[in-house]
Amino acid sequence: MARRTPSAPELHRRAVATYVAAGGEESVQRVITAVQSLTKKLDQWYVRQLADLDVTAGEWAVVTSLAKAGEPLTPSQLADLTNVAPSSMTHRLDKLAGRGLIERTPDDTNRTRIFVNLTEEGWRLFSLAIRGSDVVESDVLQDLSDQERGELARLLEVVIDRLDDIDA
Amino acid sequence: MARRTPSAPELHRRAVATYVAAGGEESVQRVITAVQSLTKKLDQWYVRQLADLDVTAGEWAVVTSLAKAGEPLTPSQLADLTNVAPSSMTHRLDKLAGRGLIERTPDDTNRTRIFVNLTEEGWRLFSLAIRGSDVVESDVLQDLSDQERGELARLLEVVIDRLDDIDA
DNA sequence: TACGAACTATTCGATGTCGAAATATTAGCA
DNA sequence: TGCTAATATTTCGACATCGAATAGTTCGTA
Repeated sequence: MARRTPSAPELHRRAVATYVAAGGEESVQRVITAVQSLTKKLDQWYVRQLADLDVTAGEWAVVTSLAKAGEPLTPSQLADLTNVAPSSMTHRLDKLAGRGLIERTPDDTNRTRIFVNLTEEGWRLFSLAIRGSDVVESDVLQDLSDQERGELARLLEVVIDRLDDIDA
Repeated sequence: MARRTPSAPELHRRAVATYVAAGGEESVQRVITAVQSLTKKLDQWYVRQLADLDVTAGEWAVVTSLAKAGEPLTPSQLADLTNVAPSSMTHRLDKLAGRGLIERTPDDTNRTRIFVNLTEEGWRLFSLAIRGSDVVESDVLQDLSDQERGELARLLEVVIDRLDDIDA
């Protein structure tokens, strides 16, 4: 047998120590590393849960992007939002359209463009999955009081406010 | 031209509103959504920066896992740590070994197992990339005081402490 | 109007990833 | 010891993704 896989907190401590030893700043690495390991766990759960609905993470990303936008999006915009090449999006949309979750409608004012929409069935899938994932997410935050959750959200939102300025 | 891509903060607000409308809890969604959009941006930057070093995100995940472990790992362990199928790891390791970044050594006490190690060259790549990414990460947190960074890290670590208990 | 640059979606070949099966070894136990 | 179940890695065929090239459209401007 292999050594037991270390716990998440233990992995976190080691990761921070390693990054600091390699020249990273501790106050930075504690935050960044924590965010990453949290996302990793969340992704694992999403993949599992979505598999029950026969949806891949990539397909789910398209569905949520459309739901959040609240308006039709083009394949290029969807590719940007989901961090994927435009050519990959073509195939993904083919598959999703085949399952009746989205529909493509040409833009009459610009014939190079195509609008992608969630269908009724797509919206149904969205609400279903959201209600499921909110359960897991609530579990993750159960050790934080309401006030702490608010503080955590506030601090993260300060960080997000700066995001666009950086890669410009 | 398409409508301008909304800013990160704007996307965040819309996302939270959409999830809450679909049945999610607001205090949960504010945190989870923020974590996700932060990770997404970070990933974009990592991919770009690693491309300069001719390394993919998947290959980088292997290098960091080995660096953080501080000891040899098996292909299966690496597959677990990087959220990838064991069969995919075989090919990744082939490529990394071909570039001299890792080496495989058989385990004499258990001949079904193989140990994977970072080479000198692998460690060199690791330190190089870390110093580069710490710059971006510091920029991301520049609007937080030292005290706020500590508080943010603390709250995230409370969350992480619970992670292992949940999917059991 | 006419032309070239910029944009949009798609196709195409190469590569990465997946799940299942194959191979080899170890562990548990009668 | 001998047999079965479990573990670890790799191979294999199917599918997803990528970057480059293609085809069609719009925009700016001469």
